Amino acid sequence: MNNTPEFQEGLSIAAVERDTGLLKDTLRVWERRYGFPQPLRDANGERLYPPAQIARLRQIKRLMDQGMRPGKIFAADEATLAAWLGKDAPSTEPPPHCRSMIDLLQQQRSEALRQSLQQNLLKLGLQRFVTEIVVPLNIEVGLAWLRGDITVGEEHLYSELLQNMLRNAVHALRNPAGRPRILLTTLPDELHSLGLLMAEAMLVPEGAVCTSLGTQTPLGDIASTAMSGEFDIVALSFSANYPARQAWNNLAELRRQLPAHITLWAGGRHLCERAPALDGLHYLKEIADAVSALESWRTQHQTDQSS
Amino acid sequence: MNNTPEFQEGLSIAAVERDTGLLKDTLRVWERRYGFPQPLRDANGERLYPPAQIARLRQIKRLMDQGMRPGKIFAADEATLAAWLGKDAPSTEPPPHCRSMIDLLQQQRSEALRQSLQQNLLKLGLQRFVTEIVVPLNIEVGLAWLRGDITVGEEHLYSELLQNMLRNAVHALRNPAGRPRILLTTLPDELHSLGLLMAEAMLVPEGAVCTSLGTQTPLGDIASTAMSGEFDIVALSFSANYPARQAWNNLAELRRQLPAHITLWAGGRHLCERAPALDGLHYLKEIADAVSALESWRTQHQTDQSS
DNA sequence: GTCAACGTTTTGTCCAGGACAAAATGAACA
DNA sequence: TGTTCATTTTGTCCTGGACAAAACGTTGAC
Repeated sequence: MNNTPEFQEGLSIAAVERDTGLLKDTLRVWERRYGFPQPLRDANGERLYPPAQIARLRQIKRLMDQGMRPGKIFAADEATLAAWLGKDAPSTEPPPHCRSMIDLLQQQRSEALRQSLQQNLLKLGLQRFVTEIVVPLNIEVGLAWLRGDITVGEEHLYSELLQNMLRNAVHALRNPAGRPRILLTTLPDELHSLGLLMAEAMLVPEGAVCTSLGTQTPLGDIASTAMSGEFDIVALSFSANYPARQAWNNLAELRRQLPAHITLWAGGRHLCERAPALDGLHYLKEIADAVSALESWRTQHQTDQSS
Repeated sequence: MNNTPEFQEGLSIAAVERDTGLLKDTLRVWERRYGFPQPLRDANGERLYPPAQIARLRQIKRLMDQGMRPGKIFAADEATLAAWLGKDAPSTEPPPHCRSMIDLLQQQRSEALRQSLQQNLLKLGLQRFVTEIVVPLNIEVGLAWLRGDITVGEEHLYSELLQNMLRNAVHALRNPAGRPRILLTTLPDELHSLGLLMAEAMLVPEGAVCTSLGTQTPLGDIASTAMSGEFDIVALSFSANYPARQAWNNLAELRRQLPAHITLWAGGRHLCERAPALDGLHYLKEIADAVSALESWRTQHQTDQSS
């Protein structure tokens, strides 16, 4: 009945469910079948998960979202697991700007961080700001959070700051009568809203008209809004912790519900490998691909461009 | 394993949990103890909740969030229950602007809606726009959603539109070196972000410096951010479906963690009745109270005003 | 070599019914 | 009127079993 039983020993099963996104039932059945996690018990006989096990659970969740199955993960030894985790991370060195900005974030010097970002935005322009600053910074912040180097509060601070900057920049460039008309949103269970704003920031300078529905729009509502709003493109954003399989299923279903003349975009690096191909469905591996996808849409719809 | 088992007969227990916010365990134990809800069973023996029962569960949840206990609710007959529900709703007539704006929303004419809102914003100024337009409109949209008159997609559209407008307006008035410094956020399990923006829109024109952490910040992070960021006030926003008791507990805990010189504000109409009084904790019944609370803070801290 | 069909294994979610501590209530008393 | 204590209410956790959907691996056909 208490909902903040966060003693130093560890977290309750409910807290772990909130933290990792793994259902209580799943946590219990893993313990039974694979012997992990193996939480302590409090005086009352209830599970108490030590921070170390929670950290590992987060890693496991991450691997599973990439399509890996628990059987393999639990069978693997320490080294293999670390290898899998490192496989997609070290592709890029942590850029120089990032380090100093993350320092500012950790010191909670939000005003200084804002100025640093603003300076970069003005220097580089919106699109390069997104690809060269925001994207690597997002990755670093995500890694730092995974390591426990920054708190949830600091991550919120970062997210709000960036959201304000991007919204303002996009708003200034808004042009209500252009083409194509793009509807942006995420599926249910996907809370990450920054991806949407970043996409908007890439597309609006190209003259596209973007309307965002924010996060977690039910499938049926996406389809009906796209049709009644006379949109040309529906763009969905997926963060790295959205289960790939679930994404493909939902995309197929949405593709079925949409008329053929509306194109569907799915943004998310981890969706692209072994993704089922569908007519009128394009996967965007990186945020920059949004621009090239827009260009290719325009060449395919040259007749309508005038309006 | 399928996550959209939404057949016409009814919803699975997992879907009901998502929809109502009542835990699976709670739903099952209510069925055992009180005989309600009494879901159908599918071919597999699993619970299947008909829409009517889900609607009633929503009502029950609403009453419980106001502090009522299940024993009373389940004992009450149809009429008494309806009386309890109607008690707080009809206080205000639906204002004239609202009707036409909701029409625009239902027709998905987002650009027209934006212009209408923008016009009112410029005519009334930010603060009056919030109190006279946004507040009643929010209520109407909420009621329309409860009645099923507007879809989730339309509600998202509305929320995004307003968010953009308010963020831009607030951004334009920003003054990084003022007093007091106010930290805005919501507790975990509270997703409603519009309340925060509305508060910001009321406070920033008065010269306060607002920093928002967005929604769902853990208690400990609120306290540590407030202290390291040298804030004077922590302001929390609660929507009508946040359990009052849980709010009071968390507020007491947070008050304990914060040093005495940081004031704590809690916004939310339903929190004010029978609320436990605490030193340095102020309840704001309406959004407009933020301004008067700010004034009273200033009179109490006249010495510091200069910086 | 690619693809389809099919049996096997894995895996997440649900179920029943018991238990218990925290919260809320009401009674007794100062 | 307010405080203390016993009683009831209520949400959450527990164990261990069950099963369908999904994923996998094999086989065979082209």
